[in-house]
Amino acid sequence: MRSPAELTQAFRQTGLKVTPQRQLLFRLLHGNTSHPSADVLFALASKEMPGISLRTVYQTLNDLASMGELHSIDFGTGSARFDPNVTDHQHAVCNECGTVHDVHVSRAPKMSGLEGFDIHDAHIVYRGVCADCAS
Amino acid sequence: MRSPAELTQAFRQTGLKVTPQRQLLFRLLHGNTSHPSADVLFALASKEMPGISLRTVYQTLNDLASMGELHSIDFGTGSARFDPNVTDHQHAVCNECGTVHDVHVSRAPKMSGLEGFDIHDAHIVYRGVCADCAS
DNA sequence: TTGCTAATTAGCAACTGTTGAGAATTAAGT
DNA sequence: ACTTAATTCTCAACAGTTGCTAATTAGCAA
Repeated sequence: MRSPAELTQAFRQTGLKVTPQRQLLFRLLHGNTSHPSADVLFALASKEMPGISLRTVYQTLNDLASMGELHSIDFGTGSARFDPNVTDHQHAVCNECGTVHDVHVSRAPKMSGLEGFDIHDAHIVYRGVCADCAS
Repeated sequence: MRSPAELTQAFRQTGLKVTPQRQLLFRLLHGNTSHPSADVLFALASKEMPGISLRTVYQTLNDLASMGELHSIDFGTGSARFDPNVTDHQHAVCNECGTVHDVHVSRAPKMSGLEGFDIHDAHIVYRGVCADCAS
């Protein structure tokens, strides 16, 4: 995801308006590596802007996602997680605390057993126990 | 997932009863590589046993999953998909038709960038366009 | 600065997938 | 056949998300 300033330009160029609610979400998301859910972002946003609507949070997240500034990822936790890091990376999910960590692989593994499948994207999810939870 | 006959034994040994509803689901799932949702299984089951409850389908799927006979996988399609193949394999999801194909990788890729994470499981999802949809 | 207009917001209802609860039924061992 | 605990079905409830709409507001132009 680009910086709040850059997003402001991009939104206006697309004919979208830059409201205080959106600016707040830009700030909350930029550089955020916690893979927050809409609910978590709504809680964070509410602290700074009481009265902001959950609907508005969803709307802005969807706008950002359809602009490619954000990835919406489903880890099977019941709610979508949003990732402002759209560069190539993978995820490690802790079975204990649920934290989602960013990780990398040297190169995407080749798959076999399916002819003629045109791969656009490969996503790896590691599950296990993170260092903090190992006890 | 084991065969219906083997599951019948396993269920009784665990103190679970083997009802006609469950037997039907055992049959529908055994060897099924279509990664069906609960809804799809409910529709299939309803053809052979009109009046069967969606709740019963969910219950049996959950029973099988907690016995490790079935994997519940979330591909972000809105509903959980169930996979009776619990051997090591990966998935390729077609962006066009939504079909989930089973694929294999030579070996699990090593991850970097996170110290002390104890990996229990690595799951790869390939997304792209399958042969049937390439046109 | 003011006015215009389309975009946005907030609030709430609605929707989907899934689970909880409880009365009636039934599998499976005695 | 009898007993009992497991299961089924029905229906309500729940979580996450989206649709709808009146009221508000950003952004532009004069």
